[in-house]
Amino acid sequence: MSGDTTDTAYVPPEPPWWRPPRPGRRRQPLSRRAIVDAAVRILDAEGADALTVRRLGEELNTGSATLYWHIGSKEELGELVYDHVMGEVELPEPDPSRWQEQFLDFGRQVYGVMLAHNDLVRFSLGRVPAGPNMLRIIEWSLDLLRQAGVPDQAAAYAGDAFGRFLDASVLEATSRGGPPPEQVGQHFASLPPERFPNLTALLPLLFTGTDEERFEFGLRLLMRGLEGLIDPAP
Amino acid sequence: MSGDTTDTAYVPPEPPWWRPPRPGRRRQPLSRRAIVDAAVRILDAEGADALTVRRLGEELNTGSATLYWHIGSKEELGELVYDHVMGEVELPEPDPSRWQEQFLDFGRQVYGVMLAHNDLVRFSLGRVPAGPNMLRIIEWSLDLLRQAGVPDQAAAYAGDAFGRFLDASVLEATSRGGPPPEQVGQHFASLPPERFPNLTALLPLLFTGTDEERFEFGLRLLMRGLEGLIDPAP
DNA sequence: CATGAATTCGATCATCGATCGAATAAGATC
DNA sequence: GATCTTATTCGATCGATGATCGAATTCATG
Repeated sequence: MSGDTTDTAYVPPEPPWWRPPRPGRRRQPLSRRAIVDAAVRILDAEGADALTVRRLGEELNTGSATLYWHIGSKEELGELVYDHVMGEVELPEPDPSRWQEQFLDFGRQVYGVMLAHNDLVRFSLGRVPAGPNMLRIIEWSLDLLRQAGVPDQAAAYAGDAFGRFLDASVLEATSRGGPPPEQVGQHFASLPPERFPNLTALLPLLFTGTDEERFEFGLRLLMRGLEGLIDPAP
Repeated sequence: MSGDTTDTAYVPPEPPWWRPPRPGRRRQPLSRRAIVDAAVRILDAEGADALTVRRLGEELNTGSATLYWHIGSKEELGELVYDHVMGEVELPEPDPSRWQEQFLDFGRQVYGVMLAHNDLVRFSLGRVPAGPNMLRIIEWSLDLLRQAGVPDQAAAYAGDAFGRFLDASVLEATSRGGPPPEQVGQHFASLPPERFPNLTALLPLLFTGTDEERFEFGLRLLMRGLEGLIDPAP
């Protein structure tokens, strides 16, 4: 236990009364912004499981206690990271004449942004989106739908419904746990056709589609339902 | 309760070389079924956060090592619990003439069952539903939709889409974290109307609805979209 | 009764989020 | 410039979690 030299070279000890060289504050003081940036870097490169407070401290050359001076909790960090990334979403000027196309593209864009940041979705599920960037997005969505003639109550609920489907879709596409896909397919293929006639008959259709195709299907399903709610006299 | 030493009474020590009374195997041997039952009890009474391996061992008068002999991991336990509870879902004989009503009721029933078991949904999100009870449900869903005239590919994707929306809805309704609702409402109410005209105008509509109403809205949205895919010549 | 497989159990590991109190730097006041 | 106040950093540590190891104990079989 004495040779505590971890990896490489031996460092001769200095007298303990020597002051260590400038152990004080970092050149560039830590900020919430720097923490969030580092968190996004870790999230993108190594995933949400690797985004621990210790790993974050390592990235910023500090310890966990320092980080907790800037952020209230890890959950709060998650909200900060999520809203920060949502700033990447670009919103066009609402054009009621092609609102379906704009809303669909909007959904696809959010889907893409979330997918581009690994397990980011795990900081979104089951939380109230109240950060500045999410407020901007909600406002845009309400604006577009109301201009399109969607009744107020429906417009208020629609964003929620689309958001839920979107979150769950991204989660499904990014979940790396569970058994390997081939094993799942093999299990489904081994089911007795007499007890599961439809399931076995549609096996290829159940497994061949990409995550994007499934997302697109549900998105269009919701959009078709939304079109049926248009008030002809806005 | 005659000679029974309660928790408060003093218990005189026995010589340490005396063998403790029957420290061996429990009367009724542990089984996966018993573990799952106990897990459901804890989940219902105390929530998913309280469902730890240690708490489960306590419930069954054993330790974590014993449990890990019966289950592979906590994730596997989650799948077992989830599929076990899904056994509560009752499926009627598919009747194509009223398939919309049956499918809606089915969705509402699953929603209710999951809500009735606290944070059960946290063992569902992002996982492949492959347990026996979920297979039964998938088979039923495919059967009903195909009989109703929904094209095969759409039937295969629709269950997925509904399931994603359903999971996210239950999660939203059961998530207890985050800031208190009144604080959220206050924050939204404090937004500047000139920058968020739609958001502030629809404030009451955004916050007054119950979780069930929001779920019902999305469910009908999806159903309306699904009706548009019916193939008139099944 | 003896032997091998099945099962239980205490002790322990590594990791996580979070907190405490001391130490240090920056900013204000005289 | 010296001194005091405030803001920020940091090492050490806490309690809890999922998981594993090896020894001990029971069951099933001959």
